Amino acid sequence: MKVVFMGTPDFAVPTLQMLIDNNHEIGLVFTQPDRPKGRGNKVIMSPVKELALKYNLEVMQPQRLKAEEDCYTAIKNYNPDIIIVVAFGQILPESILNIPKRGCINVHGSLLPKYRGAGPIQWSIIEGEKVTGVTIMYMDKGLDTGDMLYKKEIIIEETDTAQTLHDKMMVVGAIALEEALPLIENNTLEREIQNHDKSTYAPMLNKELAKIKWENSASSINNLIRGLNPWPVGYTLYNNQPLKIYKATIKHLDKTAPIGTILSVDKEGILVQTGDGQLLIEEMQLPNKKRMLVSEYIKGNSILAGEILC
RNA sequence: CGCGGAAUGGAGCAGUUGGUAGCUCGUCGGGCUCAUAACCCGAAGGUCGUAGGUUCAAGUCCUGCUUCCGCAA
Repeated sequence: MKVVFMGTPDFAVPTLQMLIDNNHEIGLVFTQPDRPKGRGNKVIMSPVKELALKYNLEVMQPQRLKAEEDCYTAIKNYNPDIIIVVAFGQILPESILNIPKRGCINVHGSLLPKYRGAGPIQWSIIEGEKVTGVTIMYMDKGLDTGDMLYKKEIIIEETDTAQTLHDKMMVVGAIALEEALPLIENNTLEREIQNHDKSTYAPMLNKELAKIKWENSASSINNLIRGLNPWPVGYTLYNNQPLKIYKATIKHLDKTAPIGTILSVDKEGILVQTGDGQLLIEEMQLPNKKRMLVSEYIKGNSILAGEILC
């Protein structure tokens, strides 16, 4: 099929690779413009662009797809059968949605209609889901509201973080599309309308979310920590310094103390009282320091039991 | 050139105004013990990130480079 691909981060890479491997004709690749990023503000190209360049695919990087006429023209002239969108990061205007004969297809990181939006993987962990998946769907002018075509479930393990789930999901996403594409081509998939009453929204994460509220239960705090790893990473304040928590374990001991109290510190970790149960912090990071296990950290530093985290 | 921090034995840290490199943990050997992740004794292990400079003398002061980290985007 004649394909236009739109995507930006790592998440989109396996799908683009799959399309290349399956010998689809990829006439155009859209990705976000190169932007200053990270420490030092070095300009960096998107992972999708890197892959596209490797295979000499034509790349377009509009600031705003909506506003740039030549993007519309380029797609129109190429006359694709289908546009495939994976984590592109821009809204497609209706004029473009209407170009391809077989429509615009999106690979989304949740079982729709739940977790529409930019952060489905993280929010499904934060909310304590046991199962999630990928949905392949037609795009319409709403945000992740189009008719669904194909789904594939993924079990969320207790040990999964947003990182590990993301890594599994981007592979499953590519596989799901690989399976669905032939079926789309010969029209054997049925469109399933989303139950809009059951939809939930998973917005982009921000740092305010990352501050741990110790009055919550140990399990919900642990879900937050898992869902915010590797970014923005759940944190608390110890001696007025942000202490990031990368890994913790739920404990249910009988001890009780004021919320946020450090109950004990040893090589197992830092045991903290929450609103319901205790949480054992096992892997952490302080400003200017590397991420490390608590057992490592306390070899050369001290954290005192009895202090309050807030 | 966005702001700032760091680089010291296997790991985490200390090292004051430049003058013989320390601590905790781990490792190895020995001891105590019914036993131990506990305790006691002992040992090994570092050209202090890299290149140069100042000095009688540099982990410590100065400059370049590399790598890592926090914040801001």
